[in-house]
Amino acid sequence: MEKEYKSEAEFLKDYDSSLFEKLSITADILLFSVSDGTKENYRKLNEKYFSILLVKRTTYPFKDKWCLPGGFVGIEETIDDAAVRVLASETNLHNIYMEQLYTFGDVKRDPRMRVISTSYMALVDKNKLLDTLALNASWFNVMVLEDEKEMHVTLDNGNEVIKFVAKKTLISKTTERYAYEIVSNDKLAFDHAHTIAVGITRLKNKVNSSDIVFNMMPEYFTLGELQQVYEVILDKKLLDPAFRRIIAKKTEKTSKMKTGEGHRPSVLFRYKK
Amino acid sequence: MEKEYKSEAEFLKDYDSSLFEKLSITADILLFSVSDGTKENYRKLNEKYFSILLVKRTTYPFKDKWCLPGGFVGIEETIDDAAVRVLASETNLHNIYMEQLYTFGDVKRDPRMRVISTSYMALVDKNKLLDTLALNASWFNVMVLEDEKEMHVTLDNGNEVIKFVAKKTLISKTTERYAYEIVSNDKLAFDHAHTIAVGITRLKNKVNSSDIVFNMMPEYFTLGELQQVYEVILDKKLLDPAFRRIIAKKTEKTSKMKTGEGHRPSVLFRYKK
DNA sequence: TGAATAGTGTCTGTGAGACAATATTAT
DNA sequence: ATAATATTGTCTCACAGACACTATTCA
Repeated sequence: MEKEYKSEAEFLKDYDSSLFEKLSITADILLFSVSDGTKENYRKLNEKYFSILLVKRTTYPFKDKWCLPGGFVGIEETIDDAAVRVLASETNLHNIYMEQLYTFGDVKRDPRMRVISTSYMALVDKNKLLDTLALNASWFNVMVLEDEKEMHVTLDNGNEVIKFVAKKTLISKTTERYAYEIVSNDKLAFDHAHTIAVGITRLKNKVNSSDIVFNMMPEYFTLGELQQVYEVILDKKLLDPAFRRIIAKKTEKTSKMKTGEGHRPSVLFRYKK
Repeated sequence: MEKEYKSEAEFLKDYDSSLFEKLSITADILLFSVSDGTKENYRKLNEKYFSILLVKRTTYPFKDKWCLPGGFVGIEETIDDAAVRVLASETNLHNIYMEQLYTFGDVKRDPRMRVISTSYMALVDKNKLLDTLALNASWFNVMVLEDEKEMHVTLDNGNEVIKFVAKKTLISKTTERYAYEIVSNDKLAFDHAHTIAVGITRLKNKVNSSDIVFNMMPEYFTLGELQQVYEVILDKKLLDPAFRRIIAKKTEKTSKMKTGEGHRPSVLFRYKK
């Protein structure tokens, strides 16, 4: 029979917190950015690539596989704080834009024990963190081929190529939401291929409905560069006049120019508001 | 010095899972629906209210306060499964539309011990579950007054009125995202006022960009009824012709009519695709 | 008959897609 | 001069907001 408590203080004093079997939680970070590729010739713009930061595991489980930067959440630490801590330890940067992505709670995610993972999506201007990268961390260019049924992702850091395929299943008729099932993956640890698929989808969806992209831009940029970033994330060409009309509300012209590019110089813009 | 392992199997055998202090996680459900109010006179339509299901706590902590239906996630149970289980135990219904909302991970959410909460947003046609409600559970009509700085929420189940105020702070310039800080609340347990604020915001944002609303509708409905649901969630009047144009793509006319309403009868529609 | 909702027609302004045209630089 | 990007102009089409109008029922 249950004891009757007269007050919350009295109840808490007696409370046995071992009643439920406990588990661990990690904060995992999808750090996205845009990398410069090569210049084909002196006239052309730099090619750009959508890219993500991965870390090579040096210990079991999944030794030598790649995974998202992440770490366990301390018992006296907020999940958000853990995410900030992990990100700072990989990049040596604070004040990076970050938002919670999703919490993955499958039972066998981690072979060691029950671990929940709360993932965060972070965006950064890659030029801000040259030379500050942690050991074992590496930027991978992201290429996505997607149709109604499958999403093919190729990650390439110049040395190593990681490919995985996510099968898409419509979860809900009413909202256009897909569940991703990883059907092929041999180089990514845990369920991180899945996490990456969810993150890429989320980012694509938010690009047009928010100003999120500016987190990946330097303070001054040309509209051409900005357009490249949109194109590389959305994986499609945009029409110049339309892009400029839409983006005009969010940017402001500065008096600076970018010259020396083998073609007409371009006004540098800045994020507005 | 760390021991060298030759294989993953060997590593796992030795792994001491008590290295990190563990914690508990709950799945909490925001179950939204639309309730019929009273008819002013025989000619008028039923008034409708946006509503949410709350449960009165019978034990400490927060005894006699209201909270979201929720429960601890079992060590061998997916978070999603726990959410489905909790929802079924409150409503006796399966196959309710549900999506993960957010994971709240503040350290002092629960005075007993460290508990993470993953919240889910669920939508249901309330008429499907008359008389199947669990004890202590009650539907509250939701009224929201919101401006740039604050969100005032009033919940009313006919007997009891719960009010809270959430102060909004812009988290990120680039995306229009707000953090909510609860500045007044005396009848809701845990951080559930906060969760409700986040859930209402999410629902409002998704109403126009998805077909989510149809999860709250019966199979057959008039366009007037559907419009009422949109209006009550968005908390604003919509223009009939515009609404009908937009909704036309998502609905299909049936041969059934709704009559006996003291005014012109209306064709019953159905969700399409 | 009248109050109420159901349902349609149409004007207008906004804004995106499409394409054409002009401008400017480094080599 | 030329290749490349920068930048602007403008036509069209889709579509949401606004308002007016007609249709139909039950007490």
